[in-house]
Amino acid sequence: MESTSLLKRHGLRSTPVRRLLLEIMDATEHAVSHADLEQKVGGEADRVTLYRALNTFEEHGIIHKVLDREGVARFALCMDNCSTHTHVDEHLHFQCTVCSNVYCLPVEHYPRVAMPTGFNLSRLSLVAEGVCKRCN
Amino acid sequence: MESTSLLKRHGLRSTPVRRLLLEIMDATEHAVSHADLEQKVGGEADRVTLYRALNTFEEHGIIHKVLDREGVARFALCMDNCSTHTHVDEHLHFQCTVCSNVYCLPVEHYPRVAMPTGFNLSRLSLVAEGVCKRCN
DNA sequence: TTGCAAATGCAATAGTGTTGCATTGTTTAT
DNA sequence: ATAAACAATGCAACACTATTGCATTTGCAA
Ligand SMILES: [Mn+2]
Ligand SMILES: [Mn+2]
Ligand SMILES: [Zn+2]
Ligand SMILES: [Zn+2]
Repeated sequence: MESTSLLKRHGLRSTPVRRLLLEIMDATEHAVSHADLEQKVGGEADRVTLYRALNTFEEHGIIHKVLDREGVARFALCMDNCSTHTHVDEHLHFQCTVCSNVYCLPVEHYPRVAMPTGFNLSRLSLVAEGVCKRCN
Repeated sequence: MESTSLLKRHGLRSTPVRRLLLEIMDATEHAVSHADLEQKVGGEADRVTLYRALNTFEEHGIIHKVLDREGVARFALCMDNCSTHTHVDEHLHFQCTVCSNVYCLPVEHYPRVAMPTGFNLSRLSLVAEGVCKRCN
């Protein structure tokens, strides 16, 4: 199984719930919330287990978390080869104002901004709003 | 009173709680959360009243809301002349990784990004992380 | 196959934010 | 100054996201 090798590669045990979560996220082109996943897995797993699996995945660089306009977490598989100590997700997060879906979009020239004196920048995130390709 | 005229200008009634909130936010150089305000007003107002006042202020363009890394709302006075139908806050939101404070920072050249085909962008937000001037 | 550490399920809890409704307060007109 | 109209407030209840503790089950390596 593809999911199993991904888990092993990050030093994680391969369990039914984890494999199911990874397969769902792999089959979805936008970021998914905990509520989304809970609905998709049906009664296959407890909601707390989902929270814990998602947190573990994030800590190991398998997925990354983005908060939507309501402050709710949405998760998507990492594109780059992220790990526990290397999390590089330099792309734009776009939330559609119609369907509320959040998309991870590549950006050709990732912008740089100058900071005022005294402020030391370590990460810049781009969050966008608009209408997605499916709602257009 | 300064707060009173600000409220009147936006067609809002001048009440003790509202004036107090505006004075607190005017005296704070970073964005404040509902919990911050609740602590600062002491027993002067109910927590629900604070939520409602903040929502009203935002709807009338007096303040704007930004979600921090934890998804909690923080509020700051609008710099530009915002109103109910005009909300222009083109600046960067910077959260310090040490003190967790969120600052509204002006940006000389606000960046533009090209969107993939099918995606129609309406607003781009800049969210940054790092160490603030006080924690440096 | 067995043992141990890790993962899971279930219950309880914390925190943020909203809604309904009765009461109080602000404003406008008289 | 007074009263009527309407908006704001306080209080209780609720919805939702997320976390923690603990007993039980499971994955995996020896
Ligand atoms: Mn992403
Ligand atoms: Mn701001
Ligand atoms: Zn859409
Ligand atoms: Zn700081």
